[in-house]
Amino acid sequence: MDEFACLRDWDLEAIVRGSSGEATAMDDPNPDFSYFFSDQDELLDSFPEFSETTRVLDDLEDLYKPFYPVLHPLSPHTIVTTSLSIPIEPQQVKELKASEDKVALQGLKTPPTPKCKKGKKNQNKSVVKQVTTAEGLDDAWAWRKYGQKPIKGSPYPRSYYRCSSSKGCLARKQVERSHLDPAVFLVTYTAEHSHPHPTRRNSLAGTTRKNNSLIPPPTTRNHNTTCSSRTPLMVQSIEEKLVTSVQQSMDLKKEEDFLEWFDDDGAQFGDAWIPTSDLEKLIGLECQHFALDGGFTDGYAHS
DNA sequence: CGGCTTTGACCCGCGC
DNA sequence: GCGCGGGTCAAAGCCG
Repeated sequence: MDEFACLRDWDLEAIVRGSSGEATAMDDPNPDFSYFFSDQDELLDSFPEFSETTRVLDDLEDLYKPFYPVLHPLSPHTIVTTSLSIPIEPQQVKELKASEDKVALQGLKTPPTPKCKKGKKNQNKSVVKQVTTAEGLDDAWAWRKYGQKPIKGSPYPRSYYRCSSSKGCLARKQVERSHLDPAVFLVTYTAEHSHPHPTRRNSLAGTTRKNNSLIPPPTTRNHNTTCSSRTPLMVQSIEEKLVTSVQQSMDLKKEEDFLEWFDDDGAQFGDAWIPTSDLEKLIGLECQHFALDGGFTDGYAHS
């Protein structure tokens, strides 16, 4: 397989799991990430007009068109799509409307359903999020994969995740790559978390694996690991070097080094160009540690 | 050793 | 009733 194909077939999991475990620009205490919502209610509050919509998934494309994609002001390389909430099953619409208040009330106190094995009926309310970047897939929750299925009509499988932050949490997440635009990922959240949103540092504890990604490879039953590594070794090496340099500069409190690295698009490091979105992720992590150690306090690392 | 991913099997809802 | 498609389970194996 050629390298381009390999890159396109990035292991989606590596992106999201990796990013969910790493600090990103979203660590900014005043994040400006329109696609980032700590919970479903925020989403619904933000787009109340869609919480009542009776459209179905087939209309998803039309629904999204007026909203996507939106360039994120922070990074010219970060394409952000507006989050929407829609009911998933048309036949569930009436059900949903009738039960909406009940669902909202249940929220945190919904007891774990008795072993109701196949839970199609368990899907109360779903929130569909369309993202195009690892940051967009990063929601800071710790997710554990429990299944993956090929989806008819799509070359890409759908991965199923449940929240692993807390035992008994009913939150579910589905991640699939859009067959219309492989650069776009559809993330569907089902049910609500029964516990507080974890801090970034807490979420780090839950993600110990290196190759844990939320992005499934294209559906080929026997296509196992030929191209599962999401990041070429060369780039990983550069990232490591960059982080090392950042750490060294932090040790020396050389703010000018940071300023030199950034421009609006990214930074040249060695032979490689690191886009701003990646810099934010890499350096954001280090700056978080640095801030905790009493380093720079002007917060420019998130600039 | 605990937590994770992988993956075949199973179950359920739905359309015909 | 039957077949299909999607969602979940759970055993096996991997990894830190």
